[in-house]
Amino acid sequence: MTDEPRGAAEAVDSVLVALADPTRRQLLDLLAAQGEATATTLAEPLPVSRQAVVKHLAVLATAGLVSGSRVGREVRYAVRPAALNATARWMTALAADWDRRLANIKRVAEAAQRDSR
Amino acid sequence: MTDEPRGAAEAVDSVLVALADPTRRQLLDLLAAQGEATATTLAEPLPVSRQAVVKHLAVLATAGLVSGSRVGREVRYAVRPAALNATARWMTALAADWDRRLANIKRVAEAAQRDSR
DNA sequence: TCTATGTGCAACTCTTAAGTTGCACCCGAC
DNA sequence: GTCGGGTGCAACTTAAGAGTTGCACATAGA
Repeated sequence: MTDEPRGAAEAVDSVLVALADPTRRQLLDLLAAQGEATATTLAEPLPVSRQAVVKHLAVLATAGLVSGSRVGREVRYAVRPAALNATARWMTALAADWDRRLANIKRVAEAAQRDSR
Repeated sequence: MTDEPRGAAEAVDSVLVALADPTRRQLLDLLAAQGEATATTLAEPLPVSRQAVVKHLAVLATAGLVSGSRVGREVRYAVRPAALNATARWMTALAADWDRRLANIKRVAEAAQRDSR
């Protein structure tokens, strides 16, 4: 569950939470480098157990950053750029908004200083 | 401490960790809207104590997302767009890298299919 | 000076994320 | 069939983050 399209806010939230963990970022790096990989394979170079990797992959999948598909007895995971793209856009827009507000505040402050002298 | 310029990796990490918490994002929204505010003021509309807000602001400050300056007996915090901008760029670049890799894999797969028939 | 308000520090609770181990199950290969 | 490697599920431990309360300290203003 928790797989139906959520609101943009929840989507961004889940992506940020997913990316906040260094092990998960490392996992994403490995996946991006290999294209496709199983949880067992991914766990090998990492200092954690396969089960830990499985849990991380579940978090990443909930965030829409990866997806897994069963092939025979193994599950192959791959990276999903869409969610990351969306979050990157959200962050860029937020940064622009801050810049805009700060410029505005600066402008108001200067105007006030002009008036006071 | 922890205020000297760190590596890009740690900077991104701290920003992501900071943004992963919804209360901190709300705090950033409030700060961006008001331009400047104290911890006490920021805590009022929020469902948490002033101390909780202070801790969140400390996390945000470590990430470089806000900065506080003492004015008399109060400490005024303001938003700092630079760290957010840097992280947004990092994320955009990462998304582009994923897209590039996926396109590459797709190309290789198609070439292999052509060869096999 | 006295008071009220904002800040800083410390100790504490509570929840949850991260990781572990153990075992049952499934499926491909021999 | 059976054997081995890959998955999935569950229970458990542990560490850290989020929040709280209480109190001491500092400063603007009456």
